[in-house]
Amino acid sequence: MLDIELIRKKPELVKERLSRRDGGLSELLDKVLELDKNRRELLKKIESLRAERNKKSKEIGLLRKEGKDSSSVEEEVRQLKTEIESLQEKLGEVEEELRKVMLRIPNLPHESVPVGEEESQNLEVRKWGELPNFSFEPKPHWEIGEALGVLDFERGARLSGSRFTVLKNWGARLERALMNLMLDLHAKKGYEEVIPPHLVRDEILIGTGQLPKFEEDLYRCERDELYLIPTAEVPLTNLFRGEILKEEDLPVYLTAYTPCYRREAGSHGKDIRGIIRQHQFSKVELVKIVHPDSSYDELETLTSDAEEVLKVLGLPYRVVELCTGDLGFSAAKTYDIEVWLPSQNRYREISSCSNCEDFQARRMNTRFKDSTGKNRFVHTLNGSGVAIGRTIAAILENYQREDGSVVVPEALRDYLKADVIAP
RNA sequence: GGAAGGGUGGCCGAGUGGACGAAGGCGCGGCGCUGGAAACGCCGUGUACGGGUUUCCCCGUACCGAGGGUUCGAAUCCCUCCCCUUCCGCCA
Repeated sequence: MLDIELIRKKPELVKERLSRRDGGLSELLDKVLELDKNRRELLKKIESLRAERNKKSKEIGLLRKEGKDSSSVEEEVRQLKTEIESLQEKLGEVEEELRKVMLRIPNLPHESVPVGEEESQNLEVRKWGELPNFSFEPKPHWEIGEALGVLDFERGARLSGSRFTVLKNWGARLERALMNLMLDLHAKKGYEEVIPPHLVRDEILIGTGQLPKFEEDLYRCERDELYLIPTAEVPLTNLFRGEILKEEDLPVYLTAYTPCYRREAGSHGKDIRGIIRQHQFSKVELVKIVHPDSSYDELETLTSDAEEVLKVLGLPYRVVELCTGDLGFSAAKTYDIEVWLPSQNRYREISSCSNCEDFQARRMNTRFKDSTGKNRFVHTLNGSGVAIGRTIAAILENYQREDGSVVVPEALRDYLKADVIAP
């Protein structure tokens, strides 16, 4: 959520910044300004009426104590009451409307973010690793995985439909090994390991920004009014919602291995084959809750902590800075890490690292007491460290050999207890 | 799932429907006492919003788990929900 005060004081700046994302947001802003003005006028009226009411109520108490007649004052207060009630009803409507609009306005992009409308305008920041050179035609991971008996698409679909896959044998073990490798790596960097709930209430999703706007992307358990998490960012970031942290508690680094559930509404036909786009996938997530002064430094280290996973696994990747039009709803600035997929002859997203500044903190009401005793909103960051399904795909493809076997990356051998995956 | 009890400031804890933003204690900050400290004494110590003024100063409003209701007036009475504790049931 944006700071209403900023919108009020510098509407043109906010509009300009939002327009870098999407031209259609200016009207929403005007609506906010109008509702806010309306709200404050009503508030002023109500508060002065209430002040009067409070005064007169006290008078009644005094009169009665002295045994005097208070009925005329009572009548006055009764009238004030009905007046207050009708104004309050109006105020309630205005506030509800304002809240609704505010919750649908995305974060302001940081001024450093390159302006652009779509993916192609993202900025390549750096590349790492040598692209593999094959003396044969490299196969896509689904062919390799099926042949090795580690990916079973047919049975996955039988159980749950398309975009559900069964990991078997070395596939299942690969996931477990990767989970351990990643968590161990992050633990060394000071991230605290967490196992959060995978089902959360709607206000938790409002906190991180998935709701109300992206409801159709989520799985919902209607009976219990709970949603399956689309990423561990949701429960991790919300861990301190409503709390006032001590300044010395910051920064907080968290990591969690969880499944992620996404309906993938609107991506029909995209990445139909393989495990690149699944309704359920596993991910190790990194979340930071930090002091506002250091959040951009923290974004750099967060990104490099995620990159570290790919370095250790020897998977070639590049880092791109998302342009304003490609930025997620809550993010002020985002680096995507893209891993090389030989069968597609291109890099594919495997991690997304964002600084949300105080956008989520406002929605969650997570603050800290600074050295002057003032309560301020924290900054929140999140990044995949990294998506496990896509890592499996990348390993299968980058480490494949002509005979259909796959070499296990060195760093993974102790975890997997195998050097090669062969049929 | 059933029954009972409970949720009050940073913490503990009192609170009869009217002077309660809330006793008392602890903690914390300041001052005093002291050579210095402890102990002691005095004073202060929540948040949000709106307004005035931009001096972190004043005024107002709201907040005692959340939301409704009763009342001239609610921390206090009523209803719904959430959470915690205990007992029973079920269960990995």
